[in-house]
Amino acid sequence: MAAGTTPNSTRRSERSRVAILTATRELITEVGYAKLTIEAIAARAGVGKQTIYRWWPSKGAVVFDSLLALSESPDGGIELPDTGDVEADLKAVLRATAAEFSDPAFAAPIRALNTEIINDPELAAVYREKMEQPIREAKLRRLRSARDAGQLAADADLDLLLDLLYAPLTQRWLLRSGPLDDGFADALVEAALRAFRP
Amino acid sequence: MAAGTTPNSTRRSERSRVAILTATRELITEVGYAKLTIEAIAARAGVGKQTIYRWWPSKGAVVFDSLLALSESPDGGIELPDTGDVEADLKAVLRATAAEFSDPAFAAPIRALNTEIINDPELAAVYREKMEQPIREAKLRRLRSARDAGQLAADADLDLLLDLLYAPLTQRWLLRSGPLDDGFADALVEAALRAFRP
Amino acid sequence: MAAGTTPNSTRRSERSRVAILTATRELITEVGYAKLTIEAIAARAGVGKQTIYRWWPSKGAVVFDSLLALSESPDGGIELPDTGDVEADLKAVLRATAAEFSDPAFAAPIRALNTEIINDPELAAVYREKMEQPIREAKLRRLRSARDAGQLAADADLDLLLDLLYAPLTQRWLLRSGPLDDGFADALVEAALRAFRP
Amino acid sequence: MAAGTTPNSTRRSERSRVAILTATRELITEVGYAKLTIEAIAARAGVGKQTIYRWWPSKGAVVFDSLLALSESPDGGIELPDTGDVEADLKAVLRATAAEFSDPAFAAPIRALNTEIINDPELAAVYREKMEQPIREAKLRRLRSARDAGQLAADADLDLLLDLLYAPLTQRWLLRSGPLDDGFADALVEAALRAFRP
DNA sequence: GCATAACCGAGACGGTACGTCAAGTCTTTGG
DNA sequence: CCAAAGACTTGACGTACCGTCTCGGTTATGC
Repeated sequence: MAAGTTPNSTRRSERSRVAILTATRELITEVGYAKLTIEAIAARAGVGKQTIYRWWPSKGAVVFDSLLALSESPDGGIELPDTGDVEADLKAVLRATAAEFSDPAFAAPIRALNTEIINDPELAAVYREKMEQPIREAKLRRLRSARDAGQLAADADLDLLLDLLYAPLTQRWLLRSGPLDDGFADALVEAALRAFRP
Repeated sequence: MAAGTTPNSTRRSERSRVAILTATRELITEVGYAKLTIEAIAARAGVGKQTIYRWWPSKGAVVFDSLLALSESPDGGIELPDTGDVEADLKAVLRATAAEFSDPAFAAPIRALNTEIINDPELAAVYREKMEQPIREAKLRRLRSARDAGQLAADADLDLLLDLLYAPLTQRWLLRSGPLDDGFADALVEAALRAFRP
Repeated sequence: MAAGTTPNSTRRSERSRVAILTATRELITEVGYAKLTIEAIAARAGVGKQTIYRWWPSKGAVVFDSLLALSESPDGGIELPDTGDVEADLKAVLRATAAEFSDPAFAAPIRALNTEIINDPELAAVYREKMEQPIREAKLRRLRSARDAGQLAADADLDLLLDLLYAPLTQRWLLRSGPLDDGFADALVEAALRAFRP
Repeated sequence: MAAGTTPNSTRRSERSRVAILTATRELITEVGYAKLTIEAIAARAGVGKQTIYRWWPSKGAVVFDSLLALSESPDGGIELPDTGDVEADLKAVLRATAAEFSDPAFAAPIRALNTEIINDPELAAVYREKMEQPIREAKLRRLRSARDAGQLAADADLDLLLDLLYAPLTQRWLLRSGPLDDGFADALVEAALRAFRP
């Protein structure tokens, strides 16, 4: 049933937990991560500050959990499309990712999350386990399916392939070093696949 | 002679400027970017706070300038090794970059810089122009030389190639998602070159 | 048998009541009245906070009861010495009182009690009835005996005499405006008696 | 010019100092000492909390200074009436003191001050020196004049006489143990003088 | 003789105030 | 006549307690 960084207890008020995470998400999009304060979260959530400090060790952890709650799919299973054509499928997925990054509603919180993760190794570990891992697994499954179908070299290092696909996209978005258009997504997929074709 | 983000003036005390940038660099490595304060910089530099506020618009700008001062080579020219063997040369360069990232003395300030840039588009623009551009140009020169030598496809998109080479490395370092060893650097170079071979 | 400010009930846990009053007394001498907290009392007594709030209306009331328990003599009767010589008897009593005030174990809680009473008229009333009255009555009995023996004027206002005897002593102790030695006690008794001699 | 407990400095803002002391006095009479908070003082005075903490070590010290400012007469000289009749003069003075105690506007702050002094020996010392001393000196001058006029015993202990006069009054007021009417004041004066008549 | 209700410990809750820290602005003063 | 020194207002920090409110778990009548 949920649960990211925060411990659990029967005594805990679910109403407060949800109010805090919701308030956090709203405030991030409204005022930005840099100006997000615990006091504002508490006020917006109608909660005492102590209730936040009781269950989360840092502002970053609250932000993290508030985004985690968003990303968790109810069924728990994430799957990439598999039409049989890796290149087409990956292009669709990367274009979608690029589009998401361009949507301020998504972008602001994720930018905040990245800032937090860069400076907090502990949080980074939780992030990888809870948020990155499930998605990465889904991506790897799709690539394995492609390899099995002979669309990729039999000895292809799929982890590396994934990095080649996604890192340039994320980097460009984070540092705003160029446009995130479909052309870039397509070129990325083509180049990455070229490196691992059979 | 100076010049990053900051304006200039004859009235300005060079002694103070240098003291501030030096103090900033020292403090970043000592206490980390998150705990860096203007007051501490002023105190360490033996300078009034106002003197900092007079010349820099934000903490990020000071940090930026303090690192810019470091990266500026006196002669102004940066050049990558060119032995004639792109693969070997790139591997050497990426291994060196990875090693730098592993050195806390370098890592802390650059991490700080990245945090700042992610959340400040204006600063990001200056960063790209003043710090990234010159290095990127040098890298592109090396790749162009390889293309001319027939080691890369004639129509290779060298900008994309650069992204494929460096983004996964930077990403892995920033998010600490894996080890930055020579094996990774080598695999990266091999895969990226494979995608653009003639 | 107990009973100060607090109501009673058969259901009430005697063990808890005693633990709370004991903890309160200990904490007053340890940390002082100003830093005494309900939470600390509850923790020390191994008791839920609610158990305190259920039976006492305020911190002052708990403190009061904890001291009341001390002052209550088992037999219920207090009597001043009566050797036939009022002056000698009063000097002995005032010296003893002064000595008590000099003992930190007594002084701290009584100081606390006075602080509480000064600012809480309701508590002051209970204090007068439960703690001051019995002692004052005993003192008056001794003075009446002296008046009957012709050692005081027949029309002496014994209440006023009592105030003249004790107020300067208490005042000096509370405000630390001078030493509480035997000389002071003696001088006080002599002057007060002089004002009411036959 | 002033100056009680607080240190001094040329840099200090006189405007803030006065605003804080005024706000403190107002708040004591409005909400009482127990509910007086530093935050409320700062807010009312239009001052940062830090400015209070910078110059005063405790809430008690602020309260103290705020009352000290009141009690300081501009000319610096306090004198009791001297009609030649000690008894009449003292009765007038004690009646006036009793009346002051009955006025809530005076009573509340002084009660607060007493609470503070009882529990803070350091503050008590300053209180004695700055506030009590000057008044006590004036009273002693009047008594000395009476002794010189042959209205008091030549060897009368005037300090003790003062205590006998004032302690019962103050005590009765602080503990609310009886009415502060003219009758009480008069009886007090008569009894005290009786003890020290020639 | 068993239910049931009050009391118990524990401790989470919404709050208020604490005392500290730093931000960014304004003022004084010494070199 | 700058610029260091540092006081100022502001606002958030993280902590301590407040007094209220469940939570289960004993008791110990009283039906």
